[in-house]
Amino acid sequence: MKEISEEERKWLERLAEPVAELKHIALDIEVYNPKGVMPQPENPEYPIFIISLCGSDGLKKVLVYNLRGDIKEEDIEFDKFEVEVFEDEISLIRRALDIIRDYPILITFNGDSFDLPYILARSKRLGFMEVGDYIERGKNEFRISWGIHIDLYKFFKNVSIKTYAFSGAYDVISLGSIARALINKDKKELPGYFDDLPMKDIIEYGYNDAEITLELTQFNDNLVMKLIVIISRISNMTIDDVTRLSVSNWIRNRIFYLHRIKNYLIPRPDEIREKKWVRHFQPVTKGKKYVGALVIDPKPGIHFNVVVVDFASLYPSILKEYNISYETVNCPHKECMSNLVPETTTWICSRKKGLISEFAGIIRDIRVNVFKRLSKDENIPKAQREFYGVIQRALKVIINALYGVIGADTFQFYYLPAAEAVTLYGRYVIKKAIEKADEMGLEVIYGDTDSLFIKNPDVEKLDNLVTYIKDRYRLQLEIDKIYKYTVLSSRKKNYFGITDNGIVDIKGLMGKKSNTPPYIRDIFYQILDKLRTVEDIGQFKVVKNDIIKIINEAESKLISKDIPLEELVITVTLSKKTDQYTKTTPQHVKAARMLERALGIKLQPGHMIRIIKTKNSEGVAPIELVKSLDQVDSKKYIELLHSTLEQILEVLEIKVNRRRKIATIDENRMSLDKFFKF
DNA sequence: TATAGGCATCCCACCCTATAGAT
DNA sequence: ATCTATAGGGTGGGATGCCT
Repeated sequence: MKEISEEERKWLERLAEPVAELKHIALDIEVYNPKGVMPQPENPEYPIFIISLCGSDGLKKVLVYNLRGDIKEEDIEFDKFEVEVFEDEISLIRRALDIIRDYPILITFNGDSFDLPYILARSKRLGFMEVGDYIERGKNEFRISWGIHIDLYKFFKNVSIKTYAFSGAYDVISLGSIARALINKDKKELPGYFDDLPMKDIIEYGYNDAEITLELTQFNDNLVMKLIVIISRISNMTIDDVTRLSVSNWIRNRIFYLHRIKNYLIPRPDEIREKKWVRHFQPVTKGKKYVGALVIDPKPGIHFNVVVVDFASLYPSILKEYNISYETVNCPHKECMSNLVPETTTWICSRKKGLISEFAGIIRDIRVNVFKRLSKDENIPKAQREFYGVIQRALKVIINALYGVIGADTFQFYYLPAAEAVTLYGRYVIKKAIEKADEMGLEVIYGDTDSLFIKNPDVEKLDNLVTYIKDRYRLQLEIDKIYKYTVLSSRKKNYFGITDNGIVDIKGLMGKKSNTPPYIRDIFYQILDKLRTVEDIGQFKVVKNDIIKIINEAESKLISKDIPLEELVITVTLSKKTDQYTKTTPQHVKAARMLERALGIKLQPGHMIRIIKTKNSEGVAPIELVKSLDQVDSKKYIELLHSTLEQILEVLEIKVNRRRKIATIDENRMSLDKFFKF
């Protein structure tokens, strides 16, 4: 391993310091609201009647205010937890606050927007003013006076945490969905409103929420708590802030710190903006700020024995190797002005190492060379290994975001020429790699950003290419995977392949997308399953017939509507409130508005709308309002089936004739001959 | 109080033109 | 012969979900 500096070593040791077991308690409240009315902290007119508490030390308690006066002995007998009953609301709240005061960390799910503000506001309304000694209103959060309040909702909502720490395992940010994804537990749902339910059920429900909330911090040997502490060490931020702010804030804070230890002045954003500010190329996508990655036109066809090589951490490596940082790109030194980024007038400092560049290098090195290695070292006890794994993941979150934040105009050290320099170097090296491959007689059939698909390569030539790139550009090419065969169409970011170990790898195809109806997705996977077995070109002929049979049956079923409604549902995310769609009204928004009218509710952003294509004037309806299969528009589903399958079948020379019109389905039952040309 | 850009797809919203029917 | 309503084609771009 390369020598590391004293500074790096100190940081490394600090990161690896064991995380203390932090005593914490989860809290969840229930407010006795009438049917259909959401309790609002701004107007706390309804009483708090249940406070559930679950502590890391084993405390399990539900405090209940007997507001209906109907609690009987058997209502409060539970094996799992203890119940305390109170005859007035203030006593209930006071008791809860006294208990949680013994814990330095309070855990909630939505505590910033509901539980804590409601307790605060309700107590004040009741005249229990001492509550102010416990709960304090912050700018965008609610704090506890004696310790730390973590709102897990905000933490799990963080995009970096969601995508990089948990690989996007959950999509909806709710206690139920996250619990199912991460701890494989189902949140209990109440079968009705509080008014109609026995107290015993409500109490159990309340406890369940607090228990799940606590477990979200404890699974995998306190993974979440450790992750929070590690990110706090990387970013030099308090736990309160780490759990509420995004990755750009974590990085910003770390970079502040790097300035301080080097005695550098921290520039204001407008000072960076006064530097030379040139954009050299139009972005490919309209509305973007600068040009991004290069995607190679795929060579359509079936390709056997394809080796995929990619640049290891391309953008972080470029940041490090090419000294890119907000202050080194277009630096003030005259002598650096000849050190140009290819095809631009942007120059890069050759006198001083850039802060961000150095940061990228340190993180990349200690992640790969230290923590990743330690996390796989069999000689280290398992628990310790897993801890190193957590550190490695936290570093990955940071390194993955580093290039992105430089190109984000909300970031304190945003500098467009620096971001553009990264992507331009990326485009440059991948082009050079392809040129070299061509020269060596290696056939590149596709590539995206940092990868090259090389058909049937000679091993020695491949080695030479890797060496060439390493020597010439200081970047590491490595083999990512090998496809027994891969099927490319003319579409970029759309292909599938069967790896050498028999895994079907699907990228970007419609059949895989979450907004494809389950029925069509299933047909799609059935076809891919047939293709999985293919070893050579001759076997395609055999499976082709099976595939045609599958499609034929699927069409028949769609026409005769012999499919459960659930299988035809198209799930789409509502990303804004329904009245905020002003330019167009997409189908799912039409359906969402219908649902809002029918149920008298307001749907919130993030809600998954489940639509069915129907024969009404709108052409769509939410599944909740579709009474019978007769309303289903079979024609639309057949069109959808065809366009989904076309992506894989056109290359296999099974042509789906999409333009064909189907006037009336009954009389015009399509035969295969009409649909496929061989 | 959003880390980046590139790409495929569906379909809405709008413009234009061909056509049938009205004047 | 000219005008008008309407259907259908063409197109640009909004929205979503994906890839790296």
